[in-house]
Amino acid sequence: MTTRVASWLPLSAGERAVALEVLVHGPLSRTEIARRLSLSAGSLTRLTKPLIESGLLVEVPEGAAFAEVRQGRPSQPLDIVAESRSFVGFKITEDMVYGVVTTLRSEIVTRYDRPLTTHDPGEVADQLGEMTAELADSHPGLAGIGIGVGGLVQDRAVVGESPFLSWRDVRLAELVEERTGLPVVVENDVAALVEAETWFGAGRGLDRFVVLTIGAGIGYGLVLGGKRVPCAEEDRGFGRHWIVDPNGPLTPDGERGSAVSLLTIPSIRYQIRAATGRDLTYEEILAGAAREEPMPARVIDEAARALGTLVAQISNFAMPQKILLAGEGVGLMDVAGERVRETIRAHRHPLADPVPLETKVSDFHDWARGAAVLAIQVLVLGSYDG
Amino acid sequence: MTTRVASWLPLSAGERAVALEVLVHGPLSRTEIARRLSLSAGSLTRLTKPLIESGLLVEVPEGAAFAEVRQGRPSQPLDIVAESRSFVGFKITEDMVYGVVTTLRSEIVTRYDRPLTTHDPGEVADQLGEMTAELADSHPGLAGIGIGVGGLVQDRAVVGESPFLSWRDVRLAELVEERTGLPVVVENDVAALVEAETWFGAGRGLDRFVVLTIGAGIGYGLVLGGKRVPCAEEDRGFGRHWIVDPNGPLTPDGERGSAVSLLTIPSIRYQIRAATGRDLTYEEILAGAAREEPMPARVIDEAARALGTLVAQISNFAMPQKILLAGEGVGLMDVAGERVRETIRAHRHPLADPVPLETKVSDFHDWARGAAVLAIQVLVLGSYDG
DNA sequence: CGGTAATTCTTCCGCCGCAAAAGTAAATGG
DNA sequence: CCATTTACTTTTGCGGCGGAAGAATTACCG
Repeated sequence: MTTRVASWLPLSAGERAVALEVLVHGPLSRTEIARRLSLSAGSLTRLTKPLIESGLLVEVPEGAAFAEVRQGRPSQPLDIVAESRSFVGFKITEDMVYGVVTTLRSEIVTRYDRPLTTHDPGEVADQLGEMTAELADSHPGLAGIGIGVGGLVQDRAVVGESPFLSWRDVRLAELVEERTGLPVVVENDVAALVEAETWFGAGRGLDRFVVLTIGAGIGYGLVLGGKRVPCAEEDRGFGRHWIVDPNGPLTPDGERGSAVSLLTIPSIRYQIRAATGRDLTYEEILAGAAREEPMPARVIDEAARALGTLVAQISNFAMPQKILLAGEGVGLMDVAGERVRETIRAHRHPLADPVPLETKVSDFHDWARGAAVLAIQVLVLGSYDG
Repeated sequence: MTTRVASWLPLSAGERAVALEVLVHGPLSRTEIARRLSLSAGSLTRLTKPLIESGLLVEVPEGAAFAEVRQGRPSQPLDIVAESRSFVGFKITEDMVYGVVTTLRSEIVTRYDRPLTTHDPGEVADQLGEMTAELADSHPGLAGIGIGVGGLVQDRAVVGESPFLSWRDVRLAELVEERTGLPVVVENDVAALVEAETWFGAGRGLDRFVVLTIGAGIGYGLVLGGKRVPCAEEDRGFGRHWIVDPNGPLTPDGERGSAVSLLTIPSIRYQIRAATGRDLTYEEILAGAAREEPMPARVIDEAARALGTLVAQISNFAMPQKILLAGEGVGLMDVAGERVRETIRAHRHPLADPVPLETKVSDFHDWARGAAVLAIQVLVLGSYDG
């Protein structure tokens, strides 16, 4: 089982830069890479040769999109052999383990979920080991495992504190490495999603980028210079103290009028339940708001205003080039997107350039995919923070 | 007069890095510089030799602070000859020009102010030229001029729009260069102050840093990776749309309850005047609040809450390592600092690490000094954004 | 259909700049 | 007086880069 795969570490710095550029930005010709990395054409021949020989890159037949009508020798796009390596990503929730296998490009190849019946660290690691073994049968080239957990994670290896698993200082990476023989990275789930979007998603190539997730809780990730800014309160409850409206609703979770009170799915359901006595799902509430039923419409409208205010504040103070709204709670945007945008405008300078806002409803496999990206990063960079 | 001074441009990249490190971080031994720049000891000998020969660096007699009792050959600190070049900084207000001469380290050597009796661009440039000529008499080694103006500045040369001077598209840098023969940089005054603090002040060596100024208006500067993030609404009125309290006071300037309404000196004076009919100075209002007179106390308390809220939001979303409060309106912190800090705590996660908050009352010469730093940057980096 | 221009990629050479190693210098301590 | 420690200098060798020249492949044009 100990098929420890060679990482990209033997590559020189220049080679890694080339490989990374191609990995993240798709098929590129040598000239294009030279331009992006500010290298000479000659250097590119030198750098790509060993990469092609080692099988990491291939010359792809000039795709139709590339074949613009222009004279001169046609360019020869290079691409990563995305299938040459596979990665496993797990997202652990209270009662389920969601697993995916991805390519080097983080495209999901396979999904595989299993209920979690125990919270004992050893038994959870056993289950992850079993799931990995089964996935390894059909995907021989497994190169690493990434695990996303809600809660505080230290050194990409130790779960410092996870309320819903009741864990403290569990050396999860070690436990799973012992059982699989593969390199394992553990990270907070929001951090993993942010990294994935930075490398392969909405934040690709951006210098300043923000991810805001809405779901059971609020998540926030700030990426500067292509790197995620770590922060102390990370997933011990973001947004509980982001007071958006001091007169806002009082909910079991979060301070009065906080982002958590106004926006998270449990809080919105709580507000409806408290007001009407009926226990509706989030989707039902959104549908009700769309039909302009009074209570759902009011709660959703308030949530939309809160979201708009938050986005505006983030834009004003962090000045990102793009904001990604993700999570299970962004269905809000479909129903009340106009109200959100209107609130943003009210809180922004009229001359300020509008911040591109992207919405992406994520399911649990997206979170698992985020975890897989961490494993990709470790392989590619040699270590997580490069 | 055309004593155009050689810039650092002939220096190699490595030499510039060394010079910059010494310039910004004070006397450093070769070993220390090697450590900071991740270079070998050998490289440092090579790089420093021409810098010392050209007179830019000197070996300083080992200061007392350096002479820790430790064995081995004593280190030989290197320092910039700060006096080898002088720089002029101007801050233009509606009715005054504030001027300073600084060293390479941006220490103010001389102050020289003159009333501004005209807003005609040519005559203003004449006056700046005259002031420069007079300063040049006593400071022979002038290497550049920086000018700070409230309003929109383009390409560090053209005042695109300045309401209080009634200027549009004035090529100020060109006008002053013609009259002085010195390289001239024009920038928005807040941007200049931010750069100065980033290089030589509170933000020295930090990766993420925020400057918030309170005065006649609100200013905001975000520094990431040592570089200021430019933004579109820059000084066409920051903070007018940062709604802190939707039920806040209505003032002539800024949206209801905006940072401008709650915090700027004119708005605070307006609130007191509107409520009591008395036209008090900002200092008198602060003194009144300190003596717990009802109206000043209420207005200042509200301002302190607003400031605390803003600082907390900035900390939450931009995650700076330090926030500098500057401008003429930060006297607020002396009177109501505790209320500000209390509000920050209320809007921050209890586990979040507290953001170092620094307060610096700036007078107009500090703004002029900021402008001089721009001239230093141009000389040192060859261009402004290096 | 052949010549020319344009464009990409390759080959080769020279050089810059770095690290490593070895040598020198200046202090402390026994 | 000599070993030890630390700082700096000199020398050497090499990796990696840019630049020039050339090969390959296409479009354009008469």
